[in-house]
Amino acid sequence: MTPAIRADRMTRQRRVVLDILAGSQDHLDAETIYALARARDAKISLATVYRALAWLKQRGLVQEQRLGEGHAHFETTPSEPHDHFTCIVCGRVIELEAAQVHELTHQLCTSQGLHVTGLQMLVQGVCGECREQGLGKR
Amino acid sequence: MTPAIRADRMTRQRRVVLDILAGSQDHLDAETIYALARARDAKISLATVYRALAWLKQRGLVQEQRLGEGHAHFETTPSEPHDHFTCIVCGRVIELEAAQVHELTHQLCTSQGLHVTGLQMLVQGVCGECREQGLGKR
DNA sequence: GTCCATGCAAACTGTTTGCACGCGC
DNA sequence: GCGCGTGCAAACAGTTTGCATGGAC
Repeated sequence: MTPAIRADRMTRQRRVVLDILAGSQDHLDAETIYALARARDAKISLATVYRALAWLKQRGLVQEQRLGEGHAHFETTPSEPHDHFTCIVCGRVIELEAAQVHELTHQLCTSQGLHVTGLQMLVQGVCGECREQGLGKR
Repeated sequence: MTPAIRADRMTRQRRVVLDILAGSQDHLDAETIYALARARDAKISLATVYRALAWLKQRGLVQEQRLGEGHAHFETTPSEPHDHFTCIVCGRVIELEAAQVHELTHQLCTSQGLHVTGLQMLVQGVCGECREQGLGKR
């Protein structure tokens, strides 16, 4: 007995997806990851990218973000938790130091008997650069 | 001249959608709103529901929420801003008093030259009831 | 040979759009 | 009659799934 639970494999495709995410500070969407992955492995399929992302996510290696759009973005799990500010003019995503906010929210939830497992803050607005260019005043 | 900007109309369909949202404390998705709307107006179409939601949203009467799922939820614009806690066991959505957290985030962003126009916190976890039932320990 | 992962294409979900009709002013 | 709003169906984007093939042990 003890058939030994066979650990799932870190295959080439999965590694490519992880590498791409690890090597980018951006928050990539599946389509972009797919395009970058094809540059390294012309035969990889979009379905595999999605399956790899799900697998990596399940193992805690990457995180999925919903930045208010219709599709998801992904990033490698950060050591420091952070939140995201999305500029509604240029689309840039800026990371926010989140410890304080998360701490406060945790307290709030715990005091109501809620056990928090995940936390995501989504801020939209106009970034400094776009404000300077007056684009934010349209 | 001064052709007088003709105000768009609050039509029957738009009112039905708004009424449904105003009469529910839940966070309804488009499909549910559509189902409820058909009960009052059998001929209303899903496209109209979406268009009505977009119109109401643009006028600030309703707000769209992304609760981490692939689809959107809607609620009438609350007088007090709040955030949402989604129980990953029973799916219930609990509203969180958000003023403090929003205040803190505003400060954080402003100090970085970011102009905030929208803010949404998304918390996932296990609610008190589900924890009591031990379902959260699975 | 046995699994698990992959590629492909088709299915599916949520949402948007084009177009002709129709109602209110 | 004009213009905006509607209904319908088709298009669309993002994501998931079924199935046969292929690779690692």
